[in-house]
Formats: sequence, structure tokens, C-alpha cells
Amino acid sequence: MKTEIYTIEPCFDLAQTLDCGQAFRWKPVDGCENAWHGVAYGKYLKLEQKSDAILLYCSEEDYKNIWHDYFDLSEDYAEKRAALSAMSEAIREAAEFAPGIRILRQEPWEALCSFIISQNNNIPRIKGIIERLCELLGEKIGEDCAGFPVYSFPTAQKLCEQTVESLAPLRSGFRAKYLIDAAQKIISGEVDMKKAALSPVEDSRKELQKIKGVGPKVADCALLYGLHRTECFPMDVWMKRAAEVLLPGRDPAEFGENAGLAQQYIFHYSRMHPELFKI
DNA sequence: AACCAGGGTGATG
DNA sequence: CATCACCATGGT
Repeated sequence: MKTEIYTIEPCFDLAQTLDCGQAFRWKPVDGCENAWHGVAYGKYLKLEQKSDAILLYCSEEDYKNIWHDYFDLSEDYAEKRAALSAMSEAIREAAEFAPGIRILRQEPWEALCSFIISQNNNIPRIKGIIERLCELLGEKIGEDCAGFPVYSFPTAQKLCEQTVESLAPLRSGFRAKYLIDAAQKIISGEVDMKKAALSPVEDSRKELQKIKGVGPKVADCALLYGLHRTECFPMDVWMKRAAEVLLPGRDPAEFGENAGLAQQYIFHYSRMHPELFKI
């Protein structure tokens, strides 16, 4: 039962949201940035960018149960953008450059794994490792619009049963042992993502950092993208450089509940203007 | 408290 | 073709 659902949302651009480094399983269809497809919550979705709307190819039920929340469509991004723009000229300009960025509500476990994989790594390779991880240990849930098989993201239980050797096909290098440690601690309950979702953010960070391979940066990414802790402002090498130039003397904490969105605006803007940050 | 390895790939020159 | 860098972290 395929349905077409339109969402008329002024601050929602597919390319800006799906290719800004927060999620790794979305691909342009036929290399054309007007249509995208990917997998989340065990479901395949294809979407198209229209001039004044986004078209989702999914059932009404999936839209209500999954995609509306996944794309954070209850939130008013125009308002968030205005609030952030008022706080910093650089953020105003970065947000104007990509006003259609939204913070996705990804699955906590998937976000945690994705950002463990992301450490000291480049985006094309991160995507490759995650794709191989899903092919190796995920469930086949169907076929995409081109007829290729589609796999869900593997469960913690499935990953828990692996060894560094069995994960060799991922070519994830030293990160394999971190993935296994994460799965073991989630399954044993030693690390509780539900708790991390609700605790004061310093406690949430500490909770996730019990996992080997999870430091402050990876914890912040898992919190922001997986648990929607939007006060988190993941600070990596890129962001440090960008912040020196664009936000000198500013503390990300100033941006409050919208710090994570500010980070995405700045991160995306910096990646698209690398010439500004050459030493 | 500095420093270095880990693995493979993209980017740069 | 060689070298560097990489959405960091753990270990020494």
C-alpha cells in the first residue's frame, strides 16, 4: 500500500538535511539530489524534493508512526533559526546558506554505532563501513526503487554475538572492538540509553562514555542525533577550526537548547567553504 | 602530560 | 605517485 504524502515545511531541504554529516544511510537516487532514499527504523523510504514541499513515498501509517518524528516535523525550525541568527552574525549567515537543515531523530543505537565508526574517519568511508555492517548483520527488509536489496541496521544483540574476526569484512579497523563493547554494554544494561535520554546532560555523557571508543565527541553526537539532546554541540577538529574563525570567543553553551542546530549550520557551512579555513 | 598507533580511503599536490 | 588528513580515543 504505497501512498504519496506531501509535507509543506519551509525549513526542510533533503540535500541539506540528509547529506550534512548527521546520518549516513541516505543516498541520492541516480545521483540526482532531488530524490533520496534510505533506511531507518527498519523501513525503506524514498523521498522527492519539490519546489515547495517534500514528497514521501510511504503509507500514512508509517508517516504518522515513523517519518513525521524522524524528520522532526513537529518543531518550528524557522523560529529556531531566527533565535540563533539573533545570537550570532556568523550563524545567521551559515543558516541562510542552508536553512533547510533539520536535526533528525535517529534510532539511538544506530546513531551510537554510526558515530563510533565515524571517529578519525572520512564520510565516504563511514558510509561504506555502515553499509557493509547492515549487509552483514542486518535483516533484509525488501528492495529499493532500483531493485537492490535493503537491509535494516543490525540490533545490539546481533552485534553482541560478533568477534573482531567476524567483523573483519567491515574493514572498520580498530573500531570493530569498540562496536562489540558498545553492543555488550547495551545488552547487559551496563549502559542505558533510555537513562541517557533523560538524565542531566553531563550524566548522559558519562553514561555513554563507559563504552570503549566513546569519548566526549562521539557521546555528544550520539546524544544529539540519537537521543535528540539538542543542547549538545559536538566539537571535532573541523568545528574547532570553524569556531575559531566564525565564533571567536563564544561558548557553544550560549546557544542553549538550539546549540546542536547551530553546530549543524556551522559545520555544513564550513564544509562547503573550506577555503575560509586554510591555514 | 605529551605522544602515538590503528586501518583504510579520499584529497591534495 | 606519495603524502597527508580524517566528524577521536585509548594506551603508553
